[in-house]
Amino acid sequence: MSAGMVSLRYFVLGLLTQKPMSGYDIKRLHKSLSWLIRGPSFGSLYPTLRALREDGLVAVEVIPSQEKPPRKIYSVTEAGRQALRAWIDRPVTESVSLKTFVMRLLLAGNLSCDGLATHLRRRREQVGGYHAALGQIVKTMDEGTDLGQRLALDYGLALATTELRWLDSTLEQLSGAAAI
Amino acid sequence: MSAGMVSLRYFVLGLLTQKPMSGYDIKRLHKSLSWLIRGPSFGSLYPTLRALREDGLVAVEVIPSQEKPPRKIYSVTEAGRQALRAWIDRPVTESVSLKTFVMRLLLAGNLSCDGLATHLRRRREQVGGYHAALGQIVKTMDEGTDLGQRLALDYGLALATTELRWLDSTLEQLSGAAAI
DNA sequence: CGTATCATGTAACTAGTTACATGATTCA
DNA sequence: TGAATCATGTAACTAGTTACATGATACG
Repeated sequence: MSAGMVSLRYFVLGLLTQKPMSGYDIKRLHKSLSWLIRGPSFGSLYPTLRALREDGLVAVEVIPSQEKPPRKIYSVTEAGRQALRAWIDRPVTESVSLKTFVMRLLLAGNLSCDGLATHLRRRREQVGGYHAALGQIVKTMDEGTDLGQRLALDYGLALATTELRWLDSTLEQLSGAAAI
Repeated sequence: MSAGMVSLRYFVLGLLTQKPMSGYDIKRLHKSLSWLIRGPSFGSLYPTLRALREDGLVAVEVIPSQEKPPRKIYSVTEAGRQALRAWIDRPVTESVSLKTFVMRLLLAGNLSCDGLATHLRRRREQVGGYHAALGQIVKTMDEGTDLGQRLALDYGLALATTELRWLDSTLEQLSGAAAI
C-alpha cells in the first residue's frame, strides 16, 4: 500500500485509459516485456478486472463471436478516470525497483509531462547513485571475490550504464518537445 | 515449485556456500543490486533461515558482542550442500525473468562451468528472441502509439541490446578460460 | 535530541501463483 | 491426433510484504 508501488489495480486501470481492452489483451501486451519484468498471471488479472468493475471504475462490453470465445472489453468509466488521476500524481518517494519503474513508464500517457520528467529524473538520481557505488565495488574486487558476485555486479554495472544513457537522452528529448 | 524459480530457500542456501553469513549480511549483499531486482525483506529472510536450520541444511553460530547485538552466522552443512547440488543443476526450461536470471547468476559459483555456460546461452537465446521481436514492434510504431508503450518498449530494447552484448562477451571469456 | 545503522525476530495480512476447468478453432 | 492459440474464469495455496517490537551505539 505504499506510494511507490504500482498495484495491479491501478496499473490495469491506467492501461485501460489508453484504449479499451480485454484481460487477454493486457496479458499479451506484457508478453513483449516478459524477459524484463514478469506480467501478471490470469489468476490475478481476471479477479482484478472484476474488482474494478464491481467498484464501478471500469465498464464491460461483451463481444460475442461465432468462431472464438466471447471477449470482454473493459473501458474506464469517469469514476475510474478520477480515481486514477487522484492516484497517479502522488510522488514516488522511496527507491523503486526496475519493475515498478517500467510499470510506471507504461503509464506515461496518463502522467502529466512534469510528472513524467520527475519520474525519470528521480530514477536517474537513484540509478546514478547505484552506478557509482557499483563502479566502486567492481574496482575493488579481486580474484578472491566469488564468481557469481563478480558476474552479477558486472552485469548490473553494464545495465546501469545503459539505463543512465537512456534516461539522459529521453529527458533531453522530453525537454526538447516541451520547448516547442 | 517450478524448476526455473529460484525459491528463496535455495537462493539463500547457495549464498551461504560462498561464505558463512548472517541474515543481515544477505540483505546487505542485495542492496547494491536493489535498483535492478528487489531483495527479500527481513520478514521472509529470517523465517527462511530458521526453516533451513530446522531442516538441518545450515548450522548457526551465535557471536555475541558487547557493543552490537549478537550476530547469527549461518553456514551450510553437508546435508545442505547435498540438497543444493541436487537442486542446482536441474535445467531451467521455461522462460525466466530478469530477476530469476540475476539470482541464478549470483549462484554461479555453485554451478558447474557447463551449467553456467548453459544458463547464459539459454538466456541469450531468449533475450535474442525478444530483442528481435521488440525491434520489429518499435519499427512499426507510429505517432499514434501510446507514449508509455513507446517509452517502455524503447527502454526495453536499449537494455536488451546491452544485455546481449554482455552475454556474448561473458560467454567468450568463459570459453577462453575453459580452454586454458 | 533525533535519526541512522546494526541486528534480530514475529504476526497479520495481501498479493500473487499454480493448477484446474471449459470449449472452439487452426495448424502441423 | 495432438498441440497451440484464443478466451474466460475459479479455488487452493504460498510466498511475500508491512508493521511492529527490542535495544544498543554512533553521528550530526
